[in-house]
Amino acid sequence: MRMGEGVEWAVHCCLDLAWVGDRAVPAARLAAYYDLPAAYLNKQLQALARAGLLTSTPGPRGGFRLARTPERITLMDVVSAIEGPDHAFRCTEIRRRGPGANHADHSRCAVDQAMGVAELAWRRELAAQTVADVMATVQRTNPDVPDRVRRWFTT
Amino acid sequence: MRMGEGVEWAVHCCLDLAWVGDRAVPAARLAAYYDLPAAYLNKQLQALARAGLLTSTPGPRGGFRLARTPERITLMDVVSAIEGPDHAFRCTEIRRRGPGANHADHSRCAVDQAMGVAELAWRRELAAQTVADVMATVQRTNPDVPDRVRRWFTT
DNA sequence: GTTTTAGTACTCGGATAGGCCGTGTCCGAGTGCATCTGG
DNA sequence: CCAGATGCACTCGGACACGGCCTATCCGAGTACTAAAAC
Repeated sequence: MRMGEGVEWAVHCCLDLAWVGDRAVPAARLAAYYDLPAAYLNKQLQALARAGLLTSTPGPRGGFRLARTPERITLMDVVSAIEGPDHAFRCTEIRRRGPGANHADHSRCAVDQAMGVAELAWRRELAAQTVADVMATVQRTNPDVPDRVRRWFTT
Repeated sequence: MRMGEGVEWAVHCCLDLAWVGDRAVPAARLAAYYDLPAAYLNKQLQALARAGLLTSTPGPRGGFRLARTPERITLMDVVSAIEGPDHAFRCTEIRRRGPGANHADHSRCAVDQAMGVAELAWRRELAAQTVADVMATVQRTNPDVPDRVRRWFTT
């Protein structure tokens, strides 16, 4: 049960893009800010763009920017865009295999159901928190961060 | 974000061991019931034994049995035993790297905090469901399963 | 001075290798049972 | 017939390969800007 680190990168980049505003920021610049491999970060941002969270513009003065306001981007959107839409627990229906299989039974696997309940709670909590919420948390503990970020990216 | 399939195997095996009762069941027999690789399933059951969920007895008439009653084994216990105690989202503190790093800031990463809230909800739901609960669900939809399992494993 | 045009530098985007963890397999240590042997 | 010893079959337990996905990288297509040149 391990989440790719691209999720962390993506959320931080969304925060920065929100603070910068409507100005496009290249992937290379975001990578430089966090000292990350530029090409790979670009890959993650592409995933966000495919999911409709970011808009990408090529050429000089191009880059990425938020496709919607931070209030309308949830952490669930980001996680789903990077990690894919699949559930963490994938029921392979082992109860249908081997001598104990009951092919007449078409009910849902109880184990899958129980795991699904837990995973649904996880997704619900992710969907309840928006990028704007995280921005507010950062600004509450570090009020100078937004301006620092904006200045660094706009120079 | 992908959970190892060993978790599914482990939960199903816990159900079967609970239905069988206090009789020890070898890993090979459990593997045969679901048509799974025996040695690998043994590995997973070893993990459950290390976590204190099962007791293992070697030699003839040996095997695995539940170390506690099904009411006192939660799905969180099983998942934690198989997948390990680590959190799915591991904050690597990229905000401390690169030119934007603020080394004077010792506050907690807001992204990690937000992800932690969601993951905590997931763990809470897993801890709220016991093996006995899943057993009850199965018996509700398929009342004949417990006896079928008991008979197959005790013959 | 204005317009056209060619060049150039910069950006994303997808196609291409490397490394680590989950998956699968194997053999050895230990235990309990059954059998055999001696009294 | 009974007690002890012996061999054996069975089980877990940890050590050893294989493959797929995450990580990382490179190069090409497309675009906007710049600058020069022609009118």
